Amino acid sequence: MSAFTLGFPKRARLLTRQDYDRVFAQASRSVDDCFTVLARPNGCDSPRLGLAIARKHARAAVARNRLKRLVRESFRHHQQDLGPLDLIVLGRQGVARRDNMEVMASLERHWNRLQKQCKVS
RNA sequence: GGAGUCGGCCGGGCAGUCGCUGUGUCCUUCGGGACAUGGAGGAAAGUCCGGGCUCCAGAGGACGGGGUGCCAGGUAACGCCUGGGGGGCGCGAGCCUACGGAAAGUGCCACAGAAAACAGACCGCCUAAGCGCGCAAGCGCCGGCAAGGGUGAAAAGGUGCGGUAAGAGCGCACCGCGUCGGUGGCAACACUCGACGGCACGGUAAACCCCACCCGGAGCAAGACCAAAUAGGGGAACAGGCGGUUCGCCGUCGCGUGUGGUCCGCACGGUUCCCGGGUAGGUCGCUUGAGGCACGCGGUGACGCGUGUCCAGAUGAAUGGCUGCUCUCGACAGAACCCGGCUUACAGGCCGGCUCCCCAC
Repeated sequence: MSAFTLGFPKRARLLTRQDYDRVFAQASRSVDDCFTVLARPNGCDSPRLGLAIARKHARAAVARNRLKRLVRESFRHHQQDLGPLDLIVLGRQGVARRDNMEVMASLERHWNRLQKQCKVS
């Protein structure tokens, strides 16, 4: 499978506790009203995504599912533009109230910002 | 047509496109890919009951603790459901019901009221009998009564007639009540049934309690298996020399570093392999089940039986995004071991049974 498809297989996700801890330990950071996104170069040839939408920020299971789906969907469409980064998307207070358009727009800003930050560093 | 009541059902649709995930077949450069096909709910929720399953404990039983509580049935089981009975509400269809025992014992019953438990006489009613005074009417004493008033959630049945000094189940009739019997019913219970009793045991058991029946504990992070790296545990080998030998082996000495003048002694130490415990990680448990739907048969029904047919299984956690069209513009809400219930949330809509009212024929 080439690096330029829009798939979202297992190797494009953070799978273990260790994967997450590594990013939390040292990461670039991008914050807005919807999300906090952490990023750290991963040494692979493609980006990987992890999710952390807390129950505290989206009370209903349905709402959490929706947010996670949107994040995955956005990541899937932008992964070819992102560098080899490990990303973790954390929800923030009030995300659950945003509609799909707002959430997608927010994510796009995050991707752009982190891509630039990590290229410079 | 309007109002109401009970039961059942649906919970946007279609198309395109980009994805995720289970299964099957094929291909593979072993990374994966192609095609086909399956992929959230009526509550998946709350975790309030009941079971299956798993591990632990356990001879049997008793105590303790908890639960249930009219009767019969259904069920794997239930605190659920069905049918029936009693009581209450509604014109009705229907709805509600924590509905065992108060003569086993204990406790409590505020306020009000004269009196609150085997009671009592405040107001009231009476003056027949007895006694005193008086010519007498009458007054007083001794007494009688519980009908009426008033209090209360509750005051020792109700109505009527008789009766009486006034009264009273004091007597009688009817109603009610209790006990025994009869009849019907599996039973709860019912009865225009019979006999007896003038009528007795006030309430409270979601107060203690008594009676009957039920209940071991923890939960899929249960539990079973495979199993790195690192640390630690156990074991073996890593070295030869000399001597003996029945040629299988046996005996003895023997490594380095530190301490020390030296010896003995003591402490520490290398490499390789094996073993078991165990962590990360992985596999199983994991979805075909007390299962859904349709039809037939039995049953008033819950339900049972038979035949056919259908079938989510993730694990940093799938079941979605975007676009177009369309309609009545879409509620509550997301499986995590699996079932049966209960409870709670829910935009809007559909179907059927029954009741009451109005109109028409």
